[in-house]
Amino acid sequence: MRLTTKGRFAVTAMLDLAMHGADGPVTLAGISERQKISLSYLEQLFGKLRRGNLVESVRGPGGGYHLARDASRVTVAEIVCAVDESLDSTQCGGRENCHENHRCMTHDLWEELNTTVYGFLKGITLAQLVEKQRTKPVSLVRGQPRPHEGQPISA
Amino acid sequence: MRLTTKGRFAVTAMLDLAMHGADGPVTLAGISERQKISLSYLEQLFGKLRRGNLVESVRGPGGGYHLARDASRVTVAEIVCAVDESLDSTQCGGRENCHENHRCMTHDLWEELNTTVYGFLKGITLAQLVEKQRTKPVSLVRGQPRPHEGQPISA
DNA sequence: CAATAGTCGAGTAAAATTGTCGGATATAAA
DNA sequence: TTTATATCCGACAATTTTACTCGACTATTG
Repeated sequence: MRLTTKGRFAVTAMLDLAMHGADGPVTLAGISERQKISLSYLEQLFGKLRRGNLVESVRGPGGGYHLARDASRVTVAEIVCAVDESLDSTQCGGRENCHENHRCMTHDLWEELNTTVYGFLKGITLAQLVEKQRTKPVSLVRGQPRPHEGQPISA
Repeated sequence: MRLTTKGRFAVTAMLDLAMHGADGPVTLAGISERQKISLSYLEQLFGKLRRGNLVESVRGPGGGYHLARDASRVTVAEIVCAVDESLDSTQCGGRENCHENHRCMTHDLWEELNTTVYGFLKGITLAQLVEKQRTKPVSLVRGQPRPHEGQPISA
């Protein structure tokens, strides 16, 4: 299963974009600062997001990115697929040459897992994440209802 | 998300074990031949499976491995966890220092994904895989009801 | 024209994964 | 007791993937 930090960063960045996109394009420099993701890396990610038709860009001063459609119509699955290319669990990648040229004994299992994971991520939209973020601004789940008090991590 | 060929091989090997375990211990050499997994690699995997209390070993000639309990009480989730150590999706590994020392905006999302994947894999037992294997010996799912005729893919 | 901001491809360093090797231990059978 | 079978174990090597940088370029604004 391919689900790496790249996919996580992409979702985080898209969430930032959705939350700050009210007044004009959002610059990668801004996302970089707020989310602490390197600018160069963001450029790479947004290249893929743009090619995946999830965001649109505006060049030149005052430019930046905005969502290609409403946040309620962008799913997490789309974001992850756009940057990670695939979240396939089978080793053969859909082909069925896993074991001596025919599908291996566990092929179906991994294929069903794919379906499960994809279904889950497809059921969650950016709008839902934004909403969740607005109602519960910061940490809330695991005990500690402390608001902000973050001790800066070393570097 | 960590779900690699190691986990897939482990499930395949366990399935082989379950299917050939009727008459005494099964040797890794046998599994190696049938499933085309290198013996050395199997040794490594079964070390973990044994420490995870999924299999028991019998040393010496005539020895080998057998399941530690009935196949109906061994889940795929257990197997994958035993060899891959974890199939966590969060980058912080449960800790919540993902973003400047507090949980990142998408933390809950990945945690729910974990739950989903784990729940799926936990719902499937070795016995179910064996059964499926016995009723449908070879390929069947995707269209083509052709028995065997596989065009060898390049290499 | 100068500054801003996206675009692109190549390239690199670190980490993870996959897999091997050599030798040790336990046990059964000859 | 010797020999052959098999598991056991740690260290290590090769490969692949991942994460991330860099430099040069294009478009747009003022």
